[in-house]
Amino acid sequence: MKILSRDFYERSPVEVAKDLLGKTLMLKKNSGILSAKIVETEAYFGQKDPASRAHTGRKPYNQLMFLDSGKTFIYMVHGNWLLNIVAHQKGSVGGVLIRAIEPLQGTETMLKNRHVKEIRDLTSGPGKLTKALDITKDLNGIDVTDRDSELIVIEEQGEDFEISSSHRIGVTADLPKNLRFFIKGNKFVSKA
DNA sequence: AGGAAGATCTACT
DNA sequence: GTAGATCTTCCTA
Repeated sequence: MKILSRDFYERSPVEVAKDLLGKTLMLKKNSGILSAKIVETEAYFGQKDPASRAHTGRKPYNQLMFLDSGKTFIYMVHGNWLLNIVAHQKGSVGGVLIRAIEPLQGTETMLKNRHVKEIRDLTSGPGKLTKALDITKDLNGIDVTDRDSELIVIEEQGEDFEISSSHRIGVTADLPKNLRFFIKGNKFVSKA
C-alpha cells in the first residue's frame, strides 16, 4: 500500500484531478475500514476562477485552499458536505473536488448511512459520497498524505481506463474549459 | 437578518 | 427526463 506523497498534490489542480482518477480513498473509522475508488473529479483554481470558493479572496473559511496541498477542504453546500483535496503549485491556490467514487470496502456501512436501494446511487455524487462515508467538517484540514490520518489516498494497481472530460457540473459561472474528469463508462459517475 | 451556494430527493409531465 | 422544494453553513449588508 503506497500513500500518495505531498509532491503529487503540489502541481496544477488540473493534473492532480486527472491523476486522482482510479486512486483509492481510504477512511479508517472505529467501526472499520471504508474504501472506494475515485471515478470523478473537478479542478478549481483561485481568484481567476468564478466558481471557486477562493474566488473572492482569502477568508477564514477558505484559507485552506491557500495553504498546504494534500489536505482536505470540506464545506457545506445546499445541505451537503463536499470533499475537496487542496492541490496547487507552491504559492498558488487551488483544489480538486471529489465528485464520485466506487465503493470497494465497507459497502454495508455505506448502505446504512444512506437509504437507497441501488448500490449505484450510493456514492454517485459529491454530497452522496460524503454521507455514505460519514465525512463531515470534523475531517476538514486533515492531511491525506499522513498514514496516521483518518482519511488517506493510496495508489493501487487497477485496470486500465480511459479518461473523459466535460465542463463542470452545477456551477453558476464556469470557465470556458473542461475541468471535470471521469472514468469513461464507470457506473458510479454522477452524470454522463 | 437575509440570501446564495461546486446538490439531492421526490413527484410529476 | 425535467421541475420544484428543501437541505445547512457562512458571507454581506
